[in-house]
Amino acid sequence: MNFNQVTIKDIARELGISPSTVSRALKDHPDISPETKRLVNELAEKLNYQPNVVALSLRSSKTNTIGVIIPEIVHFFFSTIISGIEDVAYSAGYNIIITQSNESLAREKSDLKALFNSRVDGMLMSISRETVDFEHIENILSKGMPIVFFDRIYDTPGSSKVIVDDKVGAKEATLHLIEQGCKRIAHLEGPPNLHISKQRLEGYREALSEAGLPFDESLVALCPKGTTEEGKLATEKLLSLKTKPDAIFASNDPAAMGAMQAIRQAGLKIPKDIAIVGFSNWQLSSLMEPPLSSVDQPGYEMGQEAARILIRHIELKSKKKPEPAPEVKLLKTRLIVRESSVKK
Amino acid sequence: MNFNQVTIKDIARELGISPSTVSRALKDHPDISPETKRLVNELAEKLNYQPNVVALSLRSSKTNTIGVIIPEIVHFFFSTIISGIEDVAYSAGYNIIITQSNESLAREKSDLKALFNSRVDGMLMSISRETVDFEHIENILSKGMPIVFFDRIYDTPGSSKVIVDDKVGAKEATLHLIEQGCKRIAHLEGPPNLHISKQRLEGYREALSEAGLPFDESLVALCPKGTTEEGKLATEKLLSLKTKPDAIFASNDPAAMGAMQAIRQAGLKIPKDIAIVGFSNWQLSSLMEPPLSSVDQPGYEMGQEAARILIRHIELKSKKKPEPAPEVKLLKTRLIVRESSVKK
DNA sequence: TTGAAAGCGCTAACAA
DNA sequence: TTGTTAGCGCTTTCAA
Repeated sequence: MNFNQVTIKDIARELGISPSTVSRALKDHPDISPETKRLVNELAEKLNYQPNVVALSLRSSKTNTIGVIIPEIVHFFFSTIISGIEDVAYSAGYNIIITQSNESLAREKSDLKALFNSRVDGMLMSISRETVDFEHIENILSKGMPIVFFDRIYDTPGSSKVIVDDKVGAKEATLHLIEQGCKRIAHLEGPPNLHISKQRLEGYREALSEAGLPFDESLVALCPKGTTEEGKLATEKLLSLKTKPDAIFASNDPAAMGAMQAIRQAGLKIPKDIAIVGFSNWQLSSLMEPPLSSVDQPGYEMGQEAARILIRHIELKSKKKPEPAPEVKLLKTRLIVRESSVKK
Repeated sequence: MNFNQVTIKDIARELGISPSTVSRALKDHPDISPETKRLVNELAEKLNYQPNVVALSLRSSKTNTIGVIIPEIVHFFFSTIISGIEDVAYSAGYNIIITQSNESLAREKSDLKALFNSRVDGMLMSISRETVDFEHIENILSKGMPIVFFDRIYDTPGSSKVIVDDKVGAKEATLHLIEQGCKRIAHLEGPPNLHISKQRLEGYREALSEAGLPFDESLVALCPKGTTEEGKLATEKLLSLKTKPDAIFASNDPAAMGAMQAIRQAGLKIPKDIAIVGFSNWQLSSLMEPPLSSVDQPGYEMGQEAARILIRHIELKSKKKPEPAPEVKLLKTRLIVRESSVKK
């Protein structure tokens, strides 16, 4: 769009000097006389000169733009990540272009291509649920595009990634319940095709084993879709066991919410009869009744960290430094203890 | 960043023709012979030629990019809006650059400037809470930048805007309660400095008056910050009135959540003793216990509509058509009826 | 200390 | 039907 912005030429013409001199004066080149610098800078100020970044990009082959591919924007965790990315990028002078794949592989492919064609300097990417082959990503990587993966990563040795340590988070949550005196801790397991579900189950097992408690198969209930309804049903089953559980560690907040409903309807009290801890959505868990103890995922940090790593790669690359080694960052979760798991 | 992409020159050299011929052949110019076109297109395909959009932007003074300024990304309503914007922009071949002001005027100003300098073709903007003077916006508008405001608008006659009809939404919610047989409907009023709070109160009054019910000052309780705690406290007061309300219309979901807590703690049943309707966050309200009836804000539609209007403006402008008349779009809310307000 | 010229990749008016 | 040239705005090498 043509907004009739002032150019270097305009300044040069007005001052009766050449564009190259203006260019040099503006960037404080040592060759230029102080007097000329003063004149140029004053006029630039007066005319409100702003360099044309498009021209700069063309010349330098650098757009100062980062492309982001995310499965879904409308999701607390992902929007938190975007916020983290935005903050770091902003401070470093980068724009971010956002695309959402809507969990579709086709859309992810076209986003990837569009961002590549927009000549972004690097990309941050979390893959869609449909993504099972990675040719489209390999293709872009092979052209030298720096990509940092986060959360839903493409697990290839050559690239950097930022993930959350779900196993340790789950372990801490379970240990917290054990510290409260719980002996029969049930686990509502999340969608089994997701890596994170396995990690959370694993953390739960490790905690039990570390505390010398038995692992009881009948206390693990699958919630394949992670919905409230499933959580409720699964909990109803658990409550009908001969020896009821005295605590529940839920793999996700909706399931935890369902569990709460079932517990309430059975006439039991939280946390007196059954303590409960959820996983992942700070916003929701604070609003539950009673407020839900929860393993908080560090979305903001994840966005920040991914952006930092990417920008580091970009800047090294543009300085033609040796290829930086891929970095893998494992972020800690934070256990937020609220009423639902504190036995008095 | 230099990804050694194939250029028109490369194709020209390989084929022993001139770059301009290649350029023309690629865009199916009538002057070029079918044979040349075939050769060019085949080679372009083979070499995977992709036009350099930065060069195109420089030449055409058009970046095919829309800038978005939003107060906060991590907010269900706003992220829904972004999603709507993204979908429309994507279909029309535009990228979106997102910035968040974090409710800070200083940040809003610098975002505005950065986007302008990035030569975006137009902007979509929702102003920050701190924004009370509009010089920075006027400044950009005066340069001819198309801006469409949404939700938190800058109410100037010359520009297009998309807003939600909060008054009608509130009225419908209140009428719904009246239809359920409620006679003493309380209102939890939101932050009084926000335009929307006034609109919602107004809709509530209109509904009462239309139904021939009296407006009772003592049934309106202010929740100045819109928190759960305030909602709880306000409701406790309402429940201590000599004649209790039989329904509550809450100006926002956290307040509604607080009201539910207070009602439950007083040993009353929802909706048997008191029915309740909230405003605005679909995601939260579906998870409440019982699921909360709610006036849903059309965030996705808002994003779509704003993007559509902006793109229309941009395309008219680039065709040097006469300045399009500003459009004002008033979006309808949707009343989602759930258990909390249905009296059997 | 400054200027002329070339070039980043592309398109379009003009020439042939 | 195709090629030459100029130019979008900027930087930088080379020359003065």
